[in-house]
Amino acid sequence: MRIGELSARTDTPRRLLRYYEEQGLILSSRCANGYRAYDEQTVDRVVQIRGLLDAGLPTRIIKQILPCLDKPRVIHFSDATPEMLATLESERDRMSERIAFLTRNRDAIAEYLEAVRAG
Amino acid sequence: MRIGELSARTDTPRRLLRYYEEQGLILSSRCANGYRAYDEQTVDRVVQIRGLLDAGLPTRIIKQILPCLDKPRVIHFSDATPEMLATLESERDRMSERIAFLTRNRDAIAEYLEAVRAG
DNA sequence: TCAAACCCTCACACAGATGTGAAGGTCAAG
DNA sequence: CTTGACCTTCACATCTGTGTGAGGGTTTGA
Repeated sequence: MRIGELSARTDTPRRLLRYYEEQGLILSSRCANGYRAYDEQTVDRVVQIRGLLDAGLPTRIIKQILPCLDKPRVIHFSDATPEMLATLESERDRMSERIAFLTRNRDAIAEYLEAVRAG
Repeated sequence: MRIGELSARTDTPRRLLRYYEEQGLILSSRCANGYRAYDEQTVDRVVQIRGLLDAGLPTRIIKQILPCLDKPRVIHFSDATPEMLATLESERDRMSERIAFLTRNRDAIAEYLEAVRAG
């Protein structure tokens, strides 16, 4: 698949697909003519990336946690350095905090909307 | 309370407190000498703002949803225009999506860590 | 009274994610 | 063979949240 199709299927500007590649978040092979070629699983990966960016994670962190989100699950023991594991743990905790915070606030908004609707 | 104390109690640079004010997220009165004066509840508000920013919401949206997150809960029927309610609803849904997405990914990270620890 | 620790405004700088466009190569269809 | 749709790289621009510092006024305490 070339960049145009990937762009269409992930609803992501080509510019950003090249940017994600530059940041080491996705890979592409090259056709003889220099065009980027992506495999099928890149679609999911880009969706994943966009979701994480939207949730406030920087590409730097996304790059670190992506390898352990692959499906089918492959445990990369080789690159699991202690620093890497520490990063993962702290990021997991940060995400938990974010989830709790977002949940509280979303519920407050929902309650507000209910009250307005009832009032 | 002046800006220094608010900064210390919320662990937020003064610069940002002025920025949040500029963006209409917090209010301050002024002392005779021109110094900003904040009331007690601004502390919670700033914490709220930082959490929402960290969760990926822009100040533009935060400004809209903050009024309905006040405690004690005050329903502002007056400013609840249909557009405003629509914004709130869509933002609530976006937050739900974010929560679901973050949860899935956090769980995947947690699983990975478990697997590594067991392996 | 003088220093230190506050506060003010203004303004330029930076990083990350993204927009936009120039200048040019490739390829398929008319 | 040419046109249009696709691709390439490069580079400059924009927006948001921050950092930083200049230049200057105020308050507090030794």
